[in-house]
Amino acid sequence: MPKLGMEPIRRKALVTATAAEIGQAGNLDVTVSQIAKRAGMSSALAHHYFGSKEQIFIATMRHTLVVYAAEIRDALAMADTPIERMHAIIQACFESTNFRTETIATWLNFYVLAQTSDQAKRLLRIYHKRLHSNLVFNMRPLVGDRAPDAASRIAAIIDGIYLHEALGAQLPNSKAATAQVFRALDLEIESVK
Amino acid sequence: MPKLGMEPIRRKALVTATAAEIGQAGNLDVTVSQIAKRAGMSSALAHHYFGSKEQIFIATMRHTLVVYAAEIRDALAMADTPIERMHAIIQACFESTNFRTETIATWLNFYVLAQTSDQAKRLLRIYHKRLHSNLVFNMRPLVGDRAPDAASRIAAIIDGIYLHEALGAQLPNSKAATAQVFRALDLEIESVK
Amino acid sequence: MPKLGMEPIRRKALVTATAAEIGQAGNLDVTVSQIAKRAGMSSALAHHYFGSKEQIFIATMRHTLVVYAAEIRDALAMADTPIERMHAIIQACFESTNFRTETIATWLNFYVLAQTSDQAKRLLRIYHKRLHSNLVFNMRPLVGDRAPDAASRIAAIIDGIYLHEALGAQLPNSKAATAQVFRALDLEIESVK
Amino acid sequence: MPKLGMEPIRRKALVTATAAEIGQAGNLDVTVSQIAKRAGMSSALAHHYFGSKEQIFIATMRHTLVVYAAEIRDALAMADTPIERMHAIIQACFESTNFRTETIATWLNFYVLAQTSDQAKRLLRIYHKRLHSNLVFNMRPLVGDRAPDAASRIAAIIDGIYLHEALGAQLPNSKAATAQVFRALDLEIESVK
DNA sequence: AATGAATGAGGATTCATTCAT
DNA sequence: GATGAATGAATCCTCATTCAT
Repeated sequence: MPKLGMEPIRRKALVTATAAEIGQAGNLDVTVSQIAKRAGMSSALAHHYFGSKEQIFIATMRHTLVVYAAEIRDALAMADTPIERMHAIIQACFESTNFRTETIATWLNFYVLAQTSDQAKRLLRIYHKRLHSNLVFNMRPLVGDRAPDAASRIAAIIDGIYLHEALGAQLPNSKAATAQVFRALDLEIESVK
Repeated sequence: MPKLGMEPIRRKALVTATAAEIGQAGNLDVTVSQIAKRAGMSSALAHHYFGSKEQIFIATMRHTLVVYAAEIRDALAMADTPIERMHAIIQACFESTNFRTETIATWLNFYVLAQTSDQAKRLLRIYHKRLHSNLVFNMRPLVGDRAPDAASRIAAIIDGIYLHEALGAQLPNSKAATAQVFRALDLEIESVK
Repeated sequence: MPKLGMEPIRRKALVTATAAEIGQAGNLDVTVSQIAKRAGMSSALAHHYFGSKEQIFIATMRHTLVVYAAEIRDALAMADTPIERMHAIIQACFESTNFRTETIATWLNFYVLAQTSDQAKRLLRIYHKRLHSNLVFNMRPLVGDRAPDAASRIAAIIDGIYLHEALGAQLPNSKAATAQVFRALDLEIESVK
Repeated sequence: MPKLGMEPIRRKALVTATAAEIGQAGNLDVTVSQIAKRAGMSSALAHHYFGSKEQIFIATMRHTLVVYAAEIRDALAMADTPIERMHAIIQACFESTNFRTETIATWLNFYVLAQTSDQAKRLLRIYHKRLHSNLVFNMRPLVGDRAPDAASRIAAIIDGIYLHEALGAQLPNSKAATAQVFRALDLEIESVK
């Protein structure tokens, strides 16, 4: 029962399925067949739409990053002051949607993918740069010229906590994670007073 | 001409070769043959000594972690005060030996391995716990009861910087990395004054 | 905007595209999609018109053979004596249209197709028979009863030169090829004097 | 039951099996699995020894050509005069070993392979050159300076007859084929008297 | 008339692993 | 101790072909 205009639907289904499979497997050793099956289609169709497994991965990454960026944007829209905006960004990072074992595994594997795929590397760098810009912009009113360095430290803490959760000693704890970064932010601000 | 007592030599050669291959490849998709070849033996022999590919990986991880721990121990031995010891740990983390693109890639992939291998996960957790203990122990004189939380933040920054280097925007910069963590440490200490 | 009476146009486009693709590829490993694309339509339509890939090939062969036959017929029409007609046939075989690397590759692959397809084999045999008849008919006045054997030799030389050109040591040289067969023909004629 | 020194045995088995499969199929659409099965091993082993399907084909070609060259050499060794040597070469070409439907199909497909594989093309050209040299060398005493051209014609007839047999109108007839080329040779010789 | 959608089947290639020597 | 031999299983990808629209 083929229908017209299926392409975007199929692509989205594949991208979602890929994220889920990677999250579940914990690595990139997921087969196109597994992905296609979860997305409800044949692996041939998956290849038809993406050309190769790597492109499926890249598209999945791009989608994840776009969703991520949107969440941060939304969070920022509801904040008025620099400090509120900083809090908004940090909270968005540990939003329950993202901060789940599966999502963390997916992110981790994007970094692995970036080791071999230039496209993946570029995507991840863009994301990093954008986050950093955001942090710098909002920290400048708070810490002045120290903003760039301070922003890097905040970004590093966020990533470090993510990485730590990848080990899953206990279930990801959004509240605790957020609190830690808030505290680091406080330290940065206090120090310039 | 097989010799007696080759086992430890072979094992070490394989472990070293594995780290090198993973570092070079950027992921765990390295074949036993590649590893064995680099280690100067047949893949059959590699299996003979380790039983399976996963065990080769695990042994490589263990070795890397042991070396790492030794470096920190050595660094600590030459430091006398808490602050010096903190600095020593941090510097050890970004020692030029470890802080190279290839080593970083290897570490990254240990995290991936930990997603599927319980042994790997256990090893990585032990390392984390030990680092954390070390940090807490040495920070207590500096920040009192805030030591546990502060130690987590410092550990997170260290990992976050590592992860960031995995993207390799520019060559890993030990000095800059060290400076960033030192600064974070300063902030923690200042805040209790 | 589908139109009426498109069938012959589409079929011809496909047949032409097929010959071109085979010529370019040098073998029969051309996909229906490639052919259809070159012919400016979807592969589904190609199947609609021909039913199967093999039939597309067969039709291409038939077309090539028909064109070939027409060229010989035209050449013969302008010749008056047996010897002129022989020359006309031979020249037609090495006409620049046919005697190009791509065309030669196409012919070569027709022989391959004939190994598995009875229809292809039949077509090729008909072509052979017709050429042989033509040669015999025109050689009889020249060599008498030796015409059948002599015709076979001439036909063999023609095919052999074609085959040799398939190796493409140098660009096909119509003039040289023609001269060689003319010479063989001379020998046949001389020998009965 | 693996044994040592199997490589040459396996390689030869594969080469033989490949020729047989191509001969039987009539084209190059034979799978590595088919070949390996006929050669009594797994397809993985075939890849282990040859690296790729193309290399299996190339090796098969090389082997066929070597055998061919040996047959001609042997035939020449027993001939004393130029005319005897020419006859020996021609007869060797249509020796019952070579002049079978399957072998002819194999040859035909070597030409197809040469359209895409430079290695194959090189092999075939060497064979052609060598045959031509042989013919020229032995024809010079018979036809003088006309030897090069005459040799080309003889070579073309041989190839042409081969190609004609590929159509298999009737079973390959060594005697008739030989007779035809002998006759062509006679004509060349007569013409210089 | 025409095509996008869809897939089953197949094929080259890779690889961890085992085993006889 | 050491390795060449060997393979089963898996995976990516391709493609002819069909079908609903």
